[in-house]
Amino acid sequence: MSSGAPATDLDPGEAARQTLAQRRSEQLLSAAAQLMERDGSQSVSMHAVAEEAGVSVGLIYRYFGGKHDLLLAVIVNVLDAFGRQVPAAIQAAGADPVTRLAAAFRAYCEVIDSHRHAAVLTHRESKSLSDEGLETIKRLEVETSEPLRTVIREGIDAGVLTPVDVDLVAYDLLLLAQAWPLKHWYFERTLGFEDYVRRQTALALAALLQPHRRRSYRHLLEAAG
Amino acid sequence: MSSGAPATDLDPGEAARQTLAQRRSEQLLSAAAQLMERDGSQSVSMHAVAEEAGVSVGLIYRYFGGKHDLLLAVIVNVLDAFGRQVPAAIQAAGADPVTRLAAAFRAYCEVIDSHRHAAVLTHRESKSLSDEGLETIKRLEVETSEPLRTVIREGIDAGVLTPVDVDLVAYDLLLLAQAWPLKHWYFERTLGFEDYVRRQTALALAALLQPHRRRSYRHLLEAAG
DNA sequence: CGCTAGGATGAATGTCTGTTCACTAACAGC
DNA sequence: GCTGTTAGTGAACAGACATTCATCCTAGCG
Repeated sequence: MSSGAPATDLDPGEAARQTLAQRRSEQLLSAAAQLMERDGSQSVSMHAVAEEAGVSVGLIYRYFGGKHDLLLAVIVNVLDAFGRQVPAAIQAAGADPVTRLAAAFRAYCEVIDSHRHAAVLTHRESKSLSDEGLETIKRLEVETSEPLRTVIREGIDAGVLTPVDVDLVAYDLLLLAQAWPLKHWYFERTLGFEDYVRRQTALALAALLQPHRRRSYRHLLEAAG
Repeated sequence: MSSGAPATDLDPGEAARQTLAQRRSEQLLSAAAQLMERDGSQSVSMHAVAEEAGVSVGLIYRYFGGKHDLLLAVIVNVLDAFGRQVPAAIQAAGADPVTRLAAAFRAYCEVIDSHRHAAVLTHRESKSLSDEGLETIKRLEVETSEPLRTVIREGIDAGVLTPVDVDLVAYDLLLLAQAWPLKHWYFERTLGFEDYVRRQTALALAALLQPHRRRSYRHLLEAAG
């Protein structure tokens, strides 16, 4: 988010102030996120955030306009992580469309796992957000789901995947990724992150792969632990 | 929920009181649900519920212990609907395991569609519920997902479905059903209830059906509108 | 008609929470 | 050291909210 290289060097004072501001922002964002994860997003009060971050209430208002701004920033933070990590993972996966798809799904799951409070994403309540904030989130979510849609489209064009409804499949995959932190609602049995990703990938590919290409991806389809 | 036939006839006064209590409960529950659907579950205040129901605030406390009790009752109400409607739909679908599975999924979607409000609430409010309330919900949810698991198991035993992880597949299907009210976050394009159910069913069956049985269920697999 | 029990009311109460602001602390440049 | 600017504090305020309770109906009964 460093807003481009400045034409002239910043004087040290200005630089110091900027890094301080950034440190504070991150500190507050992280405190809010931690609180959301621990006690549920309901009970994130400004006092609680301040205490968690070890600062005073008033300070939050120096860095964020208010509670809405703070919550919006937390969400945008997560969505930014998608925008950075998912394309990188796809790139690193090579040229094969199916491998790229699997890598993309895994990347989504990983981001969500490292931001478990992303349960908020499912819980976007229009009431607690401003209209612009809502629009921002909506736009960012569509943006961050674009890589997934592209990869699926690639697979269909290459004749490896059956010609499914791209939007719907992308929607479903995102849903399964976001549902990883909720699993303990239905499973008593322990299901680790690795198993979860592998099995969901196998299920998804079973639905998407052209029948005559299934043999080539047997290693992805056989996920039974 | 009529608690069994009484050994002796109730005197009219007692009966009238009971129906009044029941009417009031339903009236308040319905008011709360309607409010949640209209303005989001955030803004369900006791005053708002009272106004919506056309009664005074104090009256709510005659029928429910407090706000938590009321919300819990709303959730339990929805879960009860699952417990009633899903098994009925499966029963009505006949003997074929795949048809039964499709009917079960559709029934889940239908219940969620007619109770859009509380679907999300369940997981969202989890931190603000009492421990017993949480346990109740958790138990009810596992219970209401049991028919789905049974149907999937039937299909596997009959050799029509591939031997997948039953719990995981049931989890995924429930998720897709619950995600129906959230769809407009990702789709600009309008996707009606019928199309949603048909396409999701087709995707799921593509993942689950044994390859050599796919021909028999072509009508369910071809869902392109 | 009067009496009573339980249904129903809604102003009052206390708590919680977002926000403000008068104030202090640290620190830069002179 | 003085001074002005910025970071930081936290008590105080205001609004919203769940909950209570003294009070008012009203239906049933003798």
